[in-house]
Amino acid sequence: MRTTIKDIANYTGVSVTTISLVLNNKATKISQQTKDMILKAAQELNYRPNQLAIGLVKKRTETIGLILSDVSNVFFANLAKGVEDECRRKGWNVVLCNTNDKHERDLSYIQVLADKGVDGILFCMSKDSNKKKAMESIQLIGKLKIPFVMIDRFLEEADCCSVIVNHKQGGYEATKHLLAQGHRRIGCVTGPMELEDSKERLKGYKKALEEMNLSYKEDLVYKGDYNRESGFRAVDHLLKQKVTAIFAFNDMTAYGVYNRLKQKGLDVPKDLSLIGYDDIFFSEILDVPLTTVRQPIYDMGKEAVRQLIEGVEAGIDLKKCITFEPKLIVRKSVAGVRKK
Amino acid sequence: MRTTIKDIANYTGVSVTTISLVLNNKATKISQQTKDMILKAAQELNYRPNQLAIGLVKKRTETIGLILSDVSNVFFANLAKGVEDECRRKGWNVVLCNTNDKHERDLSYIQVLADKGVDGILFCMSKDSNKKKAMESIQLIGKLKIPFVMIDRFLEEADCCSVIVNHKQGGYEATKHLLAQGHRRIGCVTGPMELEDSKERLKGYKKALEEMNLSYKEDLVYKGDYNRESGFRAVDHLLKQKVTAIFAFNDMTAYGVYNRLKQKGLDVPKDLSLIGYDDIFFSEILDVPLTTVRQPIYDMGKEAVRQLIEGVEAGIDLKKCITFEPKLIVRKSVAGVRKK
DNA sequence: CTGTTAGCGCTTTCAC
DNA sequence: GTGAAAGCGCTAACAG
Repeated sequence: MRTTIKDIANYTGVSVTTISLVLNNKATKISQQTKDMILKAAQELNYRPNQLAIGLVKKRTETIGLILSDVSNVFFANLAKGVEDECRRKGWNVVLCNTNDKHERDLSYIQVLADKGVDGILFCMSKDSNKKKAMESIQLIGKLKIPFVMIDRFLEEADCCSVIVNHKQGGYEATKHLLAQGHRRIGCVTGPMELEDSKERLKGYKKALEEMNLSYKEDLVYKGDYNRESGFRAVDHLLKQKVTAIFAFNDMTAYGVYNRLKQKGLDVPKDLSLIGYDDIFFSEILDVPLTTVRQPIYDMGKEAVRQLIEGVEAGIDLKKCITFEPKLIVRKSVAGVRKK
Repeated sequence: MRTTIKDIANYTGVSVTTISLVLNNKATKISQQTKDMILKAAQELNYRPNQLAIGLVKKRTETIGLILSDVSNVFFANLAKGVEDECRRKGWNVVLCNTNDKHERDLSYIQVLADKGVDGILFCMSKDSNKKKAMESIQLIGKLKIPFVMIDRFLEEADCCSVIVNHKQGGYEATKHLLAQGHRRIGCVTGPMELEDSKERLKGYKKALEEMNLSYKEDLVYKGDYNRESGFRAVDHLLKQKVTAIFAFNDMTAYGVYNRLKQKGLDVPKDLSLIGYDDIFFSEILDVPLTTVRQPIYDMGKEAVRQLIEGVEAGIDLKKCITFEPKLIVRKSVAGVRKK
């Protein structure tokens, strides 16, 4: 059996209170002698407090839940790393929850985490969440009174703390970069349009076009889902529209585009320019290193944890919205438009 | 406040005992009427048992700890996914622990997980663990009496349940494939040689050479560390040794090799054949899809969870060693040896 | 300075 | 059929 505080009490002949006090540094008026004795005994007996018991009485577990769609997705894996790294620094732990982008799983994990007494939730909403579903999740967390911060995917109406990227700016910069290279027919492969971030990227795309007095054409916009396959599928459609460049709303989609183009014997960037979004690890080491918009997802994970813990410790729910600026990373997948 | 069992007691006028009994399906002799009433009340009051309290009395949390080096590494991300998926299926949770391959973190996480009352640990030892350190970890878990299963990285002496890949076979098949293509000077870039798995892959390499009556040459073996950089560094050395093919002990290293070769203007597989190990997601979508040895890491994660939970439920520590067979995945990075 | 006591939310033994 | 009571390991008022 593990040593308990009682064991120390028996061993030292002092009461559990005194022990608890000493071990928690709340021993303002305990004699140094007793303190030393207790500390020594605790060492000798190899005492470690039972965190379940502590959690039960203190209503604090120093544990957070991380809800995301899929850790095996590099982007989220980096998020998870940032989150866990920061938690470790603070002595906290993280319970990992994959929803596979299913909204009901968002809900059920929120409940389970509440049952386990987590102190907070880092919530990266599932992809299939429309506004109504998203609000449902938010309200559940609210009802459960668990501090939370939304990360990456957010919702205007939620009125909560969120850590996000200025996606409009990202979409804008990507498009502007393409425009600057002379491209005028720029296709895009979006993510799910229910998602705020996908909408924002599209807004940025439109804004860049407007600035150049170019009209926005529905036909150049292929509705994808952030998966590689959707990039793959988008190519045939966009090629028919005679685009000279494609802006994929995430890197994974860009890979799909790239693979399909290659399959069709088309070269990037000679025949077609390609730009991604996210800057996941592999984008750099590809044969044609991908020009992309970097989301500092690892740092965002860290920041989200900081906000969350700060909120928990202060006992208030912050409503800050921390916005990270995306960064255009120019590599080799974009070239000037071909002369006809 | 959350509804407690007491609230239901007040609400229904029945004792907490009865409620607990009913809610846990242990109500063999409670009248159907009372049962229904309690169940209904629980529903109405939105009752959910406090898992901390349950954990405290039952000494069961239905939570496991997953210790690995780095979730942002695709290989481990897949492991984590398999683990979490299987846990979810069983209604369990997983606490994620990244050690960054630091042995002291293995130790500290083991302690922390014990403090939190996890029911078991999935342990993927850190890279810097030599035999002594590894045993230290194992012994700590043992002392804490936590059921555990080692995954991917293992230790002969540990005498515990482990889920691993037959790495000798993997190394053998990779090498044999290269030999079959006519290669005779095959370089390898190993992982850390303290690791059992790296040793095994090398054994497989040797075995394949022996079968062809080829002598094993130290000079063709570059000691890497499973990182991309080590593949990068290995190239210059191995090229001097006039190898015609390189067997990288993991895909990440293979990418490094590939990148460096490209930098030097060498083509894979025309100038040099390359084979990896792991078959992580990206290997397939590279420009030159990587021939590699697949480790079914996702499935291994699932299996490890099954073993672990089985052990926990049965209350015994299984000492089974589940071995998965690796599979050679032939793609485009290996070609016949060039005629001089 | 230190100990007694109650209580966190639940399970479980035993008595009625 | 149901309830009282003890206890899991700990904290925190409150006494003394």
